[in-house]
Amino acid sequence: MGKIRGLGYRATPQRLAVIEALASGRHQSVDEIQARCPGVGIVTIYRTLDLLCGSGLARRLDLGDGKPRYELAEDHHHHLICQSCGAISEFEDCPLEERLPREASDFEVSFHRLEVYGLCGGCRG
Amino acid sequence: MGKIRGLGYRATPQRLAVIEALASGRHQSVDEIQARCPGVGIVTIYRTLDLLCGSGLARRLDLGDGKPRYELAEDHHHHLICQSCGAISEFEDCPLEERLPREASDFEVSFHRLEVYGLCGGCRG
DNA sequence: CTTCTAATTGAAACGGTTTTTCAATAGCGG
DNA sequence: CCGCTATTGAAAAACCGTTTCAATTAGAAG
Repeated sequence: MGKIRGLGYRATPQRLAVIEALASGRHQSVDEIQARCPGVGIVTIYRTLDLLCGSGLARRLDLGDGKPRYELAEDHHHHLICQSCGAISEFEDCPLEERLPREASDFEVSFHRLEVYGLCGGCRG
Repeated sequence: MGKIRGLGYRATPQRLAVIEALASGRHQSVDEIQARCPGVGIVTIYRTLDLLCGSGLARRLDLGDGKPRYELAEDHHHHLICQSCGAISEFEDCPLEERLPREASDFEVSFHRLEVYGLCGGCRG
């Protein structure tokens, strides 16, 4: 991965492990990321996540359960969270791509988050 | 306030204090709420906030700084967060009121959150 | 390939926040 | 008013993330 190098940081195995962990799943908690990075200290995981989020390579999510979650900032999408089972899914069609700038006058919009809560198909029965 | 009673909970002075604190400001942190509830133990504040959020009377916000914030769930609005100074403002015109249900098929939408990040007027200069 | 140096790692200690426990208190139905 | 049960709050515990600092290592330079 040259992404890290390109930003002026060293490409250590620990950092690559965290990036691979993020690439192998979606909206993962710190626990989940750590489980996919055996041998990497938790301190390094926190630091790497901060680094990635700070440089825009990753994104931090707050989906309402208090647990921060992380994902690579590859595409723009939003989350559907089931209030019953906690399942998280995603949808790509952002309903306000071109709609937002007009709403927010006197504010220079950089990005937005949208999370939709409700009941997933399985829990509706 | 009969709202609490109506839900089957006792209307204690502590709970009323927390509700009044929430009513006197917007998107407040636990610290701010506690400051407005002198004499109320922090444990009770946490428990009351959980109670209010669980019963739908209040809402918990995660605005990206890790600090949870709370507000009464009276009206539907969204937040503008300045990435430079951290100021939080609000806007009422929800750009996706009637747009959402169609987007999310096989998912029964209950509510949604939208947070817009960027630069406020003062920080743009 | 070897050397050198500054960036990086990780164990331990720390600090702040939230939860659990449990005895004491108090709301409210009867 | 009484009495039962929900609620409170102090203390302790659990949890989460950060800081510190000595040891290690990536990567540039020779």
